[in-house]
Amino acid sequence: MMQASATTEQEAPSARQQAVLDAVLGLMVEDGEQLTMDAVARRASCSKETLYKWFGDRDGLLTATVRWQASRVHAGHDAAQVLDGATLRERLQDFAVTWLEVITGPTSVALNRIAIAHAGSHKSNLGGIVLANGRFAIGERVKPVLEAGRAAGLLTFADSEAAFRTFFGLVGRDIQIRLLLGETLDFDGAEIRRDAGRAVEQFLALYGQAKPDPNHQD
Amino acid sequence: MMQASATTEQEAPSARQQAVLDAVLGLMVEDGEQLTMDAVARRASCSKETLYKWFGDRDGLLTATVRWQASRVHAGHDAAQVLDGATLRERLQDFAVTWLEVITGPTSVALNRIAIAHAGSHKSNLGGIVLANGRFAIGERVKPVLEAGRAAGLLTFADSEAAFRTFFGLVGRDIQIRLLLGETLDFDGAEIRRDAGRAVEQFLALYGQAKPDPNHQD
DNA sequence: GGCGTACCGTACCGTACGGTACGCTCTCTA
DNA sequence: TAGAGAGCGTACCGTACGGTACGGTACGCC
Repeated sequence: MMQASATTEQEAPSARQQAVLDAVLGLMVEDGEQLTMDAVARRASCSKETLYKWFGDRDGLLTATVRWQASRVHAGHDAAQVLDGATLRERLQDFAVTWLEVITGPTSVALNRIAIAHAGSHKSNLGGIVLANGRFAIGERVKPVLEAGRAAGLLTFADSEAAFRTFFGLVGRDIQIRLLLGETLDFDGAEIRRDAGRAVEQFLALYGQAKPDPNHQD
Repeated sequence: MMQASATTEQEAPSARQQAVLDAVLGLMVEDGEQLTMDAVARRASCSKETLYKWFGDRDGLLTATVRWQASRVHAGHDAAQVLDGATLRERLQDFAVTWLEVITGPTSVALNRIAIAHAGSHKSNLGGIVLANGRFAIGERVKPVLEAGRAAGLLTFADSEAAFRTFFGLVGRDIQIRLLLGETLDFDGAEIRRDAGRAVEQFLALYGQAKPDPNHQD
């Protein structure tokens, strides 16, 4: 039988399966509604039976889709150990820009909507997957940079998790929730860069050594 | 005929109607799923026919429920014109605590989930209502305080909207998205107060004048 | 060629749920 | 005390959708 290969196992989906998952993403983004098995089969030019053979059930298909999208996001990585102030600022700026680009993208909005709706009360938490590959993944990438900044005497904080969460808040502010709730704010690259720059400066003002900043308990 | 009274009109729902809407909220919170018209009727001990007569259709019922919940949140208001540093800090702390209590509450989580799912692609945007009564309502309440703080020489900023958004980000950070995606973080009052205090101090560090109150650590 | 496998397309089934119809009871008013 | 109306409970209808079955086609292998 050997079904549900892309769900139970972590094996990468085949090229054909990837095409199916891309069809799902396409439907999520542009349609938003009628994300139905029939619609997926039609869009991907495959039979529903194949869908069920490959992904088990609708939930499995959704889960595989979320994983598939997540697997693309992990790109660009880190190798700088020695940090000076300019490099630190630049690294943080990069993270902020990347993050803003992700959360303002239509795919992220659609996927988060699905996952949140799902989280209401269901099996197989898509929410956990989205969280693991979004918020937590970027946290794990930012925190080493923060710690390197601390090691270089550029930043001061006790808890890198807490510092990261502040960074996260300064970058994202109300943007994600507004988008999820249906507001149409459109950002061009320039605005994102400006926003990211503001967040980085604010973060450095709070945690940087340059300023006297005795008040953050956590 | 004269149906859909609680939907098309802004009239407050009758006591019986309020009970129905509370039943909807109850279902949303504890069940999360099977928010079906039958379930509502059963829970509220009313007939489906009455539901349709009062609220038009399922969407109308949801809209009325969101409005009903929103109508309760607006409480406590503002009258202090003359601000000193301690009062400003206290007001901001109050806002932060209130906001954190709201967004961590199960009702808010459930309601936002519904609204976000709805925002995917639908008529009658619940998202807009939630946004108007959540994020924007608190913005309209905080901004005058910020402006009073600026008038009193306690804060420096050009754009009160931008300042508020930073405050919003510092308070909420990643909490709302994590809750919406199904993570179970539980906050007690103490933790919320501590969190709110941290956010306020950070905000004042960013926007406060160089010499704030000497006695800030309460 | 014959056979198995993989897959497409489509018809089909069962059920959940939005929405409607109808009978019954209770209350209010004349 | 009779009639009207509001509203409860329940049976019912139509449809959308998750999931299954099955025939048909292409392709590899013996």
